[in-house]
Amino acid sequence: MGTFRKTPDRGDVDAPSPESIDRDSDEPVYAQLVRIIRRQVADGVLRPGDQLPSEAQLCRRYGVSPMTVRRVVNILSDQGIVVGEQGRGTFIRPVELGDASFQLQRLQDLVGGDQPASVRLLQATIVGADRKTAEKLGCVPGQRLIYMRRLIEAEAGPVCYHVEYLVYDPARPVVEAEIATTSLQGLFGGPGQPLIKHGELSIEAVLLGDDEARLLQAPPPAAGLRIEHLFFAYDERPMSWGWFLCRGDRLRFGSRVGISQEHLAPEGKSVDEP
Amino acid sequence: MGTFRKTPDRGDVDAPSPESIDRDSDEPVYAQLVRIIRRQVADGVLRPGDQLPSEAQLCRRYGVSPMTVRRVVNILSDQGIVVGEQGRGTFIRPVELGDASFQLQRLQDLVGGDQPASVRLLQATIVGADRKTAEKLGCVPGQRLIYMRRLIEAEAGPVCYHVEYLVYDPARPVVEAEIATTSLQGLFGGPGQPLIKHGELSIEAVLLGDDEARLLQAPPPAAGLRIEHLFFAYDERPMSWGWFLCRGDRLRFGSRVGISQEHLAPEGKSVDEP
DNA sequence: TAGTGGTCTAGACCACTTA
DNA sequence: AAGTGGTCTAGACCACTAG
Repeated sequence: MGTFRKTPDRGDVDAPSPESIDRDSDEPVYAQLVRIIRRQVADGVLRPGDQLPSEAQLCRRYGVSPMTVRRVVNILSDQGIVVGEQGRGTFIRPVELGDASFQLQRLQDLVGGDQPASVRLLQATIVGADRKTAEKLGCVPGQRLIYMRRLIEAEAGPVCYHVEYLVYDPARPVVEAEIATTSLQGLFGGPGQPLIKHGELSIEAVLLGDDEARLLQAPPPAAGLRIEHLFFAYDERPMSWGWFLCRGDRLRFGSRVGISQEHLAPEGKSVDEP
Repeated sequence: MGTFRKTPDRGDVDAPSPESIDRDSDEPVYAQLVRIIRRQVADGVLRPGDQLPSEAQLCRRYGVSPMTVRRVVNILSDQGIVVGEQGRGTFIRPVELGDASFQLQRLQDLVGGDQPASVRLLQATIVGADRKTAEKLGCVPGQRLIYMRRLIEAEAGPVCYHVEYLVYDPARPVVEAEIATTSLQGLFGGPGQPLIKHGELSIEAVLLGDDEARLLQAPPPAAGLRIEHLFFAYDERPMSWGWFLCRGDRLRFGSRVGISQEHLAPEGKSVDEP
């Protein structure tokens, strides 16, 4: 590569006098330094392609130990703010569209407006597995399954329709609380199913069927978000298969890339790359 | 809380003799230890609620320094595998539905089958901003904008339809390459727009309009995934607004929660929580 | 050769929890 | 009081990149 601006000249930016570390603060030193550097990026003092001061320089500059600086750089790297290159330096990374990620966690927040969403159990019966379900769950057709249908309702009306097939195993009885779940918290985490080892999920856009549209009170044709989930037990056998159908017009996931001006609250974590 | 199993008794699991650190390996010590513990979780040797050996124990057990163990625990914490509690210990976290996250990055991978996807520029003209667009971009209606429409095609046919409005600023000329972008790489990152400071994105399910359905060769009514993006320049003013419309049946984002058995490749990073 | 990031050590002090 | 995680230090060695 060519030349780098270690100390970029930005006539259009009035660089604030460099913040320093407050040893009396409750905020850990490493977190302060992360915040300071993020702030410099947010203010445009540091821009994509610019080289971060070397670790030794940062040590002298802020009066902290090499390990602490290392930790800070790791965190910034994990956050996608900078990228380190052996023997060359650490550089500010440009913003990329692909950085965006949508957290399923947000579904709880989004659904819950002022009032927390309620979960209504529509059905919970024993059924025999049909062909497709048997395939998903890796069992024989006709296998006894627990079939559940739930409706998640917010203030504005129904938002999500949830269908789930649970493998019925007498040796591993399903606790009643697991079925009668009436809160999103119960569906999403908390002391949920302690027998789940891992799961695979996918998300896609679909047309709502007639029954589904009716339940969600959406006049057809209507689009919905379909979140499918397949959970595995500790013996690596599929244990639960199902999906959420969410009204497209009542559910939206958001994400940010880069650092916006306002976003200056004390932030997360850390970092390392093998 | 009650009692914890520091050394859980699992008659049903044959715990493999504990792996040890290979100092001659190219794999860093901390990465090895992360892998070892992840493996124990994957094998069910460590289960949700179990307490991880204390840091001092891990030091003795694997013959590494406290700082290295700390780094390992931080990484596991960042990955959501464990959660530390001051004064009590570090515990294996149960799998939660909300842990799932969908990376927009995957769009490139998903669209590209064997052949990389191609991007066809349908239109690139100067238009006057309508009311809604002006509102989004924070400019006056009638403001001159660059209006672009692109079609992203995979082997199987068209997948995404992209519409974008770019603020036209003579003082900040848009490079031709930016407009004529004919690759996903160009849209998603690489040496893309170096003038973007940050962006906001959202994803939702919508019904495709007639024109859109025709372009995507989907017989209406058809559902699609709509990914809207709004990018800001370094002066914090909106610079670009647009959205991707993707055929629901040709695009699906995937995610995993927990640790599956096969997933034993050397992994990511690290960690810290303020 | 000099500078850089990447890893690792062997301690230290603190706040917190539990008993 | 003992054990735990959380933070921080002041060095060290290495691999890599550059001039």
